[in-house]
Amino acid sequence: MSNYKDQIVRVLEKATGIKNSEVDFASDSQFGDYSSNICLRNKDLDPQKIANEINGKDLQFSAKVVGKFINFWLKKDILINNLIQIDEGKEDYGKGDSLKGKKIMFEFAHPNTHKAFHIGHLRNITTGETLSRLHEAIGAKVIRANYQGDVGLHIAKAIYGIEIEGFEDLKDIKKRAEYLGKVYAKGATAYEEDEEAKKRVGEINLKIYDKSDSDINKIYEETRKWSLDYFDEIYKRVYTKFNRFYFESECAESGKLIALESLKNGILEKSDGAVIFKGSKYGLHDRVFISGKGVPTYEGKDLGLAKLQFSEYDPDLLVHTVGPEQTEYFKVIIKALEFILPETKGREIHIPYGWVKLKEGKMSSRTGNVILGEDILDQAKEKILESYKINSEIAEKIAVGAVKYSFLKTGLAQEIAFDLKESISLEGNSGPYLQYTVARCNSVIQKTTYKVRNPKGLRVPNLQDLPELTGKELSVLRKLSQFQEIITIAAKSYSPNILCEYLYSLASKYNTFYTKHKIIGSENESFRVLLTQGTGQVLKNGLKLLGIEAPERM
RNA sequence: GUCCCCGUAGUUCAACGGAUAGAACAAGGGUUUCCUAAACCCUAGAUUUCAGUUCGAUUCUGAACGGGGACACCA
Repeated sequence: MSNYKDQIVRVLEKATGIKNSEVDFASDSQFGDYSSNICLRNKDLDPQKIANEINGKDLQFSAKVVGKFINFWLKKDILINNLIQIDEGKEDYGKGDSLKGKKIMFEFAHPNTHKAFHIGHLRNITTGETLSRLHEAIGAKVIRANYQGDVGLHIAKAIYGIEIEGFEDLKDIKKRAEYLGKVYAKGATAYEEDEEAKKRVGEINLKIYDKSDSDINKIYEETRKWSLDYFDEIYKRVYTKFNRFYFESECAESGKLIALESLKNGILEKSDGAVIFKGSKYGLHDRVFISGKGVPTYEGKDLGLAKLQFSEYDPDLLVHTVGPEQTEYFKVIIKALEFILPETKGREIHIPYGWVKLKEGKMSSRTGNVILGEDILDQAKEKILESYKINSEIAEKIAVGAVKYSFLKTGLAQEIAFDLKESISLEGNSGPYLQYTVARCNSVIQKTTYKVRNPKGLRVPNLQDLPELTGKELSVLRKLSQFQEIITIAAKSYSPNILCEYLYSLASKYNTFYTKHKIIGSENESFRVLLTQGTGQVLKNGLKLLGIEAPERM
């Protein structure tokens, strides 16, 4: 693969002696493909002189000065060569190897058993899956991990809810999930409003940890399985396969032991009967690792988790994809881990993503005011089936695409104000728009009249015979040349929205080209078919990285 | 109170300190004997405020205002 940007940086270095100057995609296509502000940064440099020097060489691009900017234009044969590469690379086109040899663990999804899987979880899993795929695309070995909370106070609250509501032995997987959501809300409300309930929940919590009550064990094991089965269905539905499921229950004991060990060697301290880490020594805040009752808290269990993760996989980087409310928490835990498990130092990061809020107000599993992830998918699907004549299988792909894209097109840090009617868009800047464009490309390809193809499976236009390209053809062609670099940028900056924006822009340029130009039967047919093929392929590959399937037809 | 994130058209979102602040939805108008109209074209519309740094600020700094979050035995 060719990285034009790096080439330009090197050429500029040769011309000016300045290393690693800024070169970016031009802000507007009228300014070429790339631009450099090197002469704005260094006033004594003469842009025209640099441009002349560059143009005197035989390179893949030419330089043109506008004001103080030096703009770079990729040459036509380079652009067309790139187009041919797309067709040769097929589904592998776009992949790179800049992270080759790196092992990265992405930890995401982490729903808690006995609680609802709501749209926030859906944003999480969508984000985690995309980040995983993006990093795989640039060569990293990715391990997908899911840390599911199956012990802790929230479980005790749900079990308490079952005690007061009565256990219902349901068979339907969705009914079970709904039931658990209901009893959790009951238990959680009682916990806050009623001292007796609070006491009982505390007892249940201890009993879940020490497994001393066979009745509770039985209910707990059964309902835990209900949740996990239900989650499995959702993972399948959004095309995520985890390499490893971690559970809080398997980290509790080991986490507690590590914490006690750290207490001995002075990293952790005793305070008010609890074992804590003094984050305040490092400008952070203090946190409890083992409670006064001797139960490991979330932080305690995280020690067990880190130990397990590093001993099993030894990742170069471990990315926790978790909501913003835990930003401060992670700062403390990562700091504590530096001392407790020094091998983790510099290898753990937290990537927060904004909450999904309902326009009508805040979501809360405690009050039961949540929108389930599954319901959103179902409703999107229903809407699609009502509006278009397509089968259920295609509608499912479109629904998943619409929902995922609606999360991914927004920057990670942004909160999303979710509105049932508006958020899942099927037109404009949406997943279905991109999917539709792929289907449109497929349709054109299928209707191509010529049968003669070269051994590589396509008819390469003869460059000498190629008529002058129109502005709209060029604009698609030039956009296609950016794909590989966009993937790298999106991956390394943890910004799937950059890829979304790119794909939307590409599709939009293609659609403009499509409506203004005849493809089949035109004098430039072979080029236009190839352009269509390339666009379809890049959109398909890009959607794949977003975790979205592109149906052949729609 | 301390700390963190956020504030851009009516709405939902873009924009490594760089060129004329981009889209989509909603609003108004138009395009189909022609390869998929889930499309395309046109119109109107925005950087919370005040200072500062800079050749240049939506972006950086400070303050104010507004929204969200974290701050000891929840996860």
